[in-house]
Amino acid sequence: MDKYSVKKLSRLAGVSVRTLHLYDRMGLLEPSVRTEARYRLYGEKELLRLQQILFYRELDFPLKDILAILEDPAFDLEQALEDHRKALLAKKERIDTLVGTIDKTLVTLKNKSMLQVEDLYDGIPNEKMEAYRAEAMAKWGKDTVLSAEETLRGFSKDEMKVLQRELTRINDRLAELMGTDPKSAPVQECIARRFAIILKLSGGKIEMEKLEYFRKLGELYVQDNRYTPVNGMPSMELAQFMKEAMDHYIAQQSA
Amino acid sequence: MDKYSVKKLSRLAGVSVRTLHLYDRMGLLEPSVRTEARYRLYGEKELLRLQQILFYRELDFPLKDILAILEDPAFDLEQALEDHRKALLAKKERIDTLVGTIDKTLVTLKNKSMLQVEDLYDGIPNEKMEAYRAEAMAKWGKDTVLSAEETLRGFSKDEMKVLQRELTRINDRLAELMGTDPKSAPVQECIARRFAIILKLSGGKIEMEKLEYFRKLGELYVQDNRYTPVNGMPSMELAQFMKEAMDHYIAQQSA
DNA sequence: GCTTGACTCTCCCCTTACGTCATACCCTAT
DNA sequence: ATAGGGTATGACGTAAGGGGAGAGTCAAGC
Repeated sequence: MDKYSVKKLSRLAGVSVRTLHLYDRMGLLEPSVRTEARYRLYGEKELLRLQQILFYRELDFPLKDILAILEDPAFDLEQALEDHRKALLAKKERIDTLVGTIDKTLVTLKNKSMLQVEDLYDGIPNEKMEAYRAEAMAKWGKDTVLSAEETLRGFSKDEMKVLQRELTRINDRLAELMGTDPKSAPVQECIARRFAIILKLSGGKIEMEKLEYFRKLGELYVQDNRYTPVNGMPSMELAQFMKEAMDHYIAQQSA
Repeated sequence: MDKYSVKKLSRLAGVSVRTLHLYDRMGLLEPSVRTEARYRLYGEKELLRLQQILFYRELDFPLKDILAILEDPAFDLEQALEDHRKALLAKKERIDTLVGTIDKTLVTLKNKSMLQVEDLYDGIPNEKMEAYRAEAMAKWGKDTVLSAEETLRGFSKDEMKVLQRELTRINDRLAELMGTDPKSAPVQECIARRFAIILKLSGGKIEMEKLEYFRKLGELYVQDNRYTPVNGMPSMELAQFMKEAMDHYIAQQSA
């Protein structure tokens, strides 16, 4: 009649002593004997039962169910196993979906990865960019520049390209319309769309410092020959035209 | 500026109010405003953030990681997603293993489902069986019978059949060998194999009461014409021959 | 002005299957 | 007798909330 102490049994079965305590307390595996000092002693029968417990535990059965299986001989083990199997398959399917979603997200992330600071100044020579950032910070405050950059960084590369292209198209159109009435409907439409984009770019609310920053950033692009109006009009005149149109737009809106 | 109360936001996003409380307390999603009465009010920005949270939650990210992702813009999201993907695949593989084990168990269970008391007496008329059980209990004690039955029940139907067939084959062989020297090698081999099976049937150690029980159970089978030696030899003579052979075997073993 | 019903707040305990820590006993060998 | 290791018990922590108590708040209808 060899009896196992908690530690011996725990080593034998590869579980912790604390686990045996737990199984005892919940009636899943009670020691065959308690010594005078309340030490737990387990026999062969308990070792066998523990093996069964661990088998079902390996299958991810909750301990409560294991107790029911072992305790109630009338328990429908077959049904339980089939239920469990179904649950596991459902879990597996869910994981498949999750992995699919992650894959899609990863693809999206790789194609249109979030903008880094360098991307914001993409196409502008590095030394010019650094100088401009320093100048902008001195002019409008470090916070303004950082906040504006952060907002811009919130867009994906693709979105950014779309927005920039849209802005370019509007500017082109405005350049075409230059010389006509700045208050006319076509011009005002362009201005409205331009404001909408800028509103988006600046993160919900238009702050004048940020606007200045964006304008200056655009100017840098122009200086770098990244933007040239279709008809080669100098940007100063275009800016003047736009200013008049915008003034009217703002007056109309606040009315 | 529309603000959402906890309930409104919870309905909008399909989470519980309690969850919003939790997310607030752990800094995952804080309301934009608290009223004088400490009511939580959420704005559009919070709604968007909640959407992001739920996206990652759907992917089974722990909330702590979600907090890190949303809070730290330098967080390597791509790496995190790939790690997570790997973890999910590992989980999936584990589930595959589990389902495989369950399938095997189910097959085993269906083919060789555990023996019930009736199965032990399979083929013996019911009334005879009941009478025999009562008699056996009176003769060798209730505990002996129950313990023997329990041991037998530990075998699957298939195992049981195999063991019974093996025993029958051995008995047949012994019947063939009857009249030869009980101490000869062929007979002793049969006896050894017979002991091995009985040892297995009796659960590791041979107790005389149990042996008696098994012998009597076998007799019942014979009486029920379930076992007839190939040459139609009466069982009494066979038993005598076996006894001699066994006596020699035991003497040899203990020497 | 008052009540009523719907909301909301915070605090606390409950869940699973343990792990960890603290404190107090126990046992055996030297 | 004491040192070391073994043991028992209780309390607390985990992740992501669920459930409920007790108290406060808000808007509508009378």
